[in-house]
Amino acid sequence: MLTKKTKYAIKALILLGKNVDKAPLHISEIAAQEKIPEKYLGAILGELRNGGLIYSKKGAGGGYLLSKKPENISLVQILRLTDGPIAMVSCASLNYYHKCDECQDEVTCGIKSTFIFIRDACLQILSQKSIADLIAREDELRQVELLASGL
Amino acid sequence: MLTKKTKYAIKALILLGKNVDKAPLHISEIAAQEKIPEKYLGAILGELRNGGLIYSKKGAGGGYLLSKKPENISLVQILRLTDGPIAMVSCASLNYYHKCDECQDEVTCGIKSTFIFIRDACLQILSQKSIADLIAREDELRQVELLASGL
DNA sequence: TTATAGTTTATTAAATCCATAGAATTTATA
DNA sequence: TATAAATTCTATGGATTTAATAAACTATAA
Repeated sequence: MLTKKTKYAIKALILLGKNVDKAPLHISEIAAQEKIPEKYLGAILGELRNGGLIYSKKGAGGGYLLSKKPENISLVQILRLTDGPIAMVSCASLNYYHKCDECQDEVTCGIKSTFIFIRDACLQILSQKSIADLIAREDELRQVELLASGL
Repeated sequence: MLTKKTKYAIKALILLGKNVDKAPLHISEIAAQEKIPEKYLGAILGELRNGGLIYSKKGAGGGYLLSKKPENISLVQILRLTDGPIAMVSCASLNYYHKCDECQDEVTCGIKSTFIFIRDACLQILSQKSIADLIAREDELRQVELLASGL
């Protein structure tokens, strides 16, 4: 399961994605709109900034902006920053690898090998979906709802 | 990431899968072989038994046996028992569904919709892989190692 | 009927997650 | 250049979950 932190991160990024080419969004606007505790959101946005996904501008009129196009921010990138590894076991992780304590022989471990396969499949799915896709999907669903109510 | 509990469960099931058609495996044998704390393993095997994956026999000469064929025990079944939901957000879960606290409109939520898609993809992968596959993979890797060392 | 082996319940220890507070720093602009 | 607006950093505390242990209890094969 995703942590709340990651959910908050995704929601904030979606809001920022809808705000492209406008003035920076202030942290309090994001917090209010998405009902995220403001201070906590500050910490999360800090991590996203360190990870290069967003850009922050200090001072009066400052706030946050995406530092890439919404279509170039994939779920993998977000999850890796705020949620950690994609793999289900550490020995199968690309970015957070470490050997399992109890492991007797990594080379012949069927579990490791199988979970590397699973990891690759997950990576494929998660790298396909971007912030732009999430925004587009929301728009689609709203259209559907409108059409349905208009019958 | 999988919990240790789930890793232990998978390892125990693999051992039991190699033991089909033999006398029941005693808990202490499983614990020793896989380096799992015996008491903790007892609790885990209890859950697997309640979930219908294994069968336990009391009394002298008792122990644990698989209650299905290794090829009919998939990773999904195991994960659901010891790790909980497969979905990454609760609102996208089939077996552990509950609405997100902060959700304002589930019907038009792009996150929910996208994570249902991701859940289905994960389910597909996890239901393909069985205990029998894990055992077979281990055998394969051992063969490869043997061949390599024989050069 | 007794030793064997699993089951249940409670408790503790450690780790992780969620959130807040307050001081420090940076920057626009008056 | 002073100052108010805004982000950033550090540290801390509570809540929840995970991991593990202990002890008492129950069922059963020999």
